[in-house]
Amino acid sequence: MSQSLDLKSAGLKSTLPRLKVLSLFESGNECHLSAEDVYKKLLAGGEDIGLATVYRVLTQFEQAGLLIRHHFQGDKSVFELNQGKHHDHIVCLQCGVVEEFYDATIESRQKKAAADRGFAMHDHSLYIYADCTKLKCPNNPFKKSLP
Amino acid sequence: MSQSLDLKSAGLKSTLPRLKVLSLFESGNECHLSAEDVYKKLLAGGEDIGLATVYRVLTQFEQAGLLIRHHFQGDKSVFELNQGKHHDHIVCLQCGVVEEFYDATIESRQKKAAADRGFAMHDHSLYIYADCTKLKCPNNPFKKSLP
DNA sequence: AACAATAATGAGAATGATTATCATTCGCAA
DNA sequence: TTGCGAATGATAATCATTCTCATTATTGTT
Ligand SMILES: [Mn+2]
Ligand SMILES: [Mn+2]
Ligand SMILES: [Zn+2]
Ligand SMILES: [Zn+2]
Repeated sequence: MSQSLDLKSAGLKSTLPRLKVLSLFESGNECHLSAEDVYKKLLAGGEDIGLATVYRVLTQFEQAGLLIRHHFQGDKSVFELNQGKHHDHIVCLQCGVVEEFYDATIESRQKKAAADRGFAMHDHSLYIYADCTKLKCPNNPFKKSLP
Repeated sequence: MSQSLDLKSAGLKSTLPRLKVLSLFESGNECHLSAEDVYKKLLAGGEDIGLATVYRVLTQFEQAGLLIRHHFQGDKSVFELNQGKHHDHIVCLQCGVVEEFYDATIESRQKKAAADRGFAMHDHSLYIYADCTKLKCPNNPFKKSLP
């Protein structure tokens, strides 16, 4: 019952819907999911849950620091498990595959850019939109759900 | 009639609504405007235009390369005149003031991050969310329209 | 284990941004 | 000027997300 503890230490009651959503993110290697993705995946897995609850839980998990919200190009938010290691994202415009990367130089220069101009950086978002040149397209499980 | 030519060379007919929107971006130093901002500013200036037309024209201008669309944190798109010089943005979370910056090292490391992983970068977005530490808040004209 | 206080859920309505419809109007070339 | 295809704008529709509120579940306490 480790997830139950995860929720409690986040100040959230351990409820069935919350456990289902958390399990989905923890079990899967499909890391970047929209609310609709989560809802459909749970239904497809035989779990019952309401869409409004999915939206609520995702927002609560984000506020609790369990999930990170992203705004990739397009209208809907996507979420990933917060594993404590900050990274940025490369998104293939053809197939939607997402690859993560971290560049210490970029990170430090961002902070400096803000500081030099009298801003205290709270957060930042860096998304690289690219073409994976077909290296990864064929076997990307998200291919179908692209705009 | 230089704007008329701007439109023609972009493959767009020179119409009154398009000229009004283009003028607003070219004349103003308030660079980052949402569709609603554009609509209200034109109405406030005595110009008549439909909201649907504003949305259409903004998208057309974006596709023609006249404007650049941004997705700052929040739901609505904001647009700025494309003046040919790429830059990234720092957005104050308190007052909404936007400051532009350019860091050649960040730019080149982004391209390298993509290339190293087999991606051809098409585009990227980098937004720094910060606190302007009250240096700029008081006189930011956008202060009122924050979430 | 059953209870009560309280928070969580979920079906559906409401919202806000954006897009689609379609009858009317306009720009432009002949 | 005339005509035709493109553009406009009032309105309806759409899409993601949030809100409402009656019902249900969780948890600490008998
Ligand atoms: Mn980063
Ligand atoms: Mn940049
Ligand atoms: Zn791809
Ligand atoms: Zn400020």
